[in-house]
Amino acid sequence: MSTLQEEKLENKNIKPTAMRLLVLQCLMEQNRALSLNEIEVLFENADKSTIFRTLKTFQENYLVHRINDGSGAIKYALCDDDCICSLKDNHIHFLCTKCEKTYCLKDTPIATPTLPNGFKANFANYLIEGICSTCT
Amino acid sequence: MSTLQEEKLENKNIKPTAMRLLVLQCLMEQNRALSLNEIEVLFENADKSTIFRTLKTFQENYLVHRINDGSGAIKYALCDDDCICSLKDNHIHFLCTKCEKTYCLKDTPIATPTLPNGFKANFANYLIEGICSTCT
DNA sequence: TAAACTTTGCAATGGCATTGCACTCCTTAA
DNA sequence: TTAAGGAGTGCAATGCCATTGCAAAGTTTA
Repeated sequence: MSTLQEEKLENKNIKPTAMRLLVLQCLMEQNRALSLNEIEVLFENADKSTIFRTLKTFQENYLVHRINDGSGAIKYALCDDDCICSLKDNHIHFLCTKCEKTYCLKDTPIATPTLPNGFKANFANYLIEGICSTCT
Repeated sequence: MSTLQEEKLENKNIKPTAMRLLVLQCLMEQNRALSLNEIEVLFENADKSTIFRTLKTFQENYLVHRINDGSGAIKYALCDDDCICSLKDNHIHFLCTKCEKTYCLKDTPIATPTLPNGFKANFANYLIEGICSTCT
């Protein structure tokens, strides 16, 4: 009998350690993008570098993606199950300037524009800043 | 008789000092977004904090905008003459992962998507990574 | 010309990401 | 069952970049 978290890790070929299960659970519960710092304070007694390496492992196995929201700290958010972090998996992120929380807007796909001649896109990062629905 | 650089500074109500004229000229010549470091190495003998404050002054007066291209360093690019850095002035930026240069695609406007209910956009940062026309 | 203000340069400081190293834990093979 | 090897973790740096305090130099103004 395995938990949902264990399944998710095994699906991405990540060995489920205690730390990894906790970090994954944390990301699942929060349902938004979290910085290393935000995760660290949620577990009083875990080491930052361990969490960092946990997230790195997650990222390398397409379990989370990194988001640069201009806040100074990189944020991490869960990928969809079938995500391989390719251009078509990219989606808009929303940073609320009031509560400072960052959300994945997975249902709001990025319209990829026509680029000037000779430019080829491999990755897109579309960030919108504003006020989120709970802060309105 | 004033130079083009002096005019630009005066139009934005920035007092034209020697340093400011040089930094502005540098940005005009390069025609792309430059980091503090990139600017610093172009002037062997200028202090980084002075350039930093120069760029800060430029930004506060809508002469340049800051771009977070995920490279770790903030980049600065010239605004259009009538820019007030509002949502409608935002445009796509392109980071070439080969030459590491960042360009403003001013002719490629950002399509602002419909956001979920209750979300309000104030600012957009749309970054595309890929290969630029000179690196193809 | 002196006072007030602005700009500049130097030398910190601080935040965050990242890494080296040693210790612990877990797995595996004899 | 135990020893060896590898993976994961914690602690303590390190490094990079943005930012600021302070004093000197330059500029403006009364």
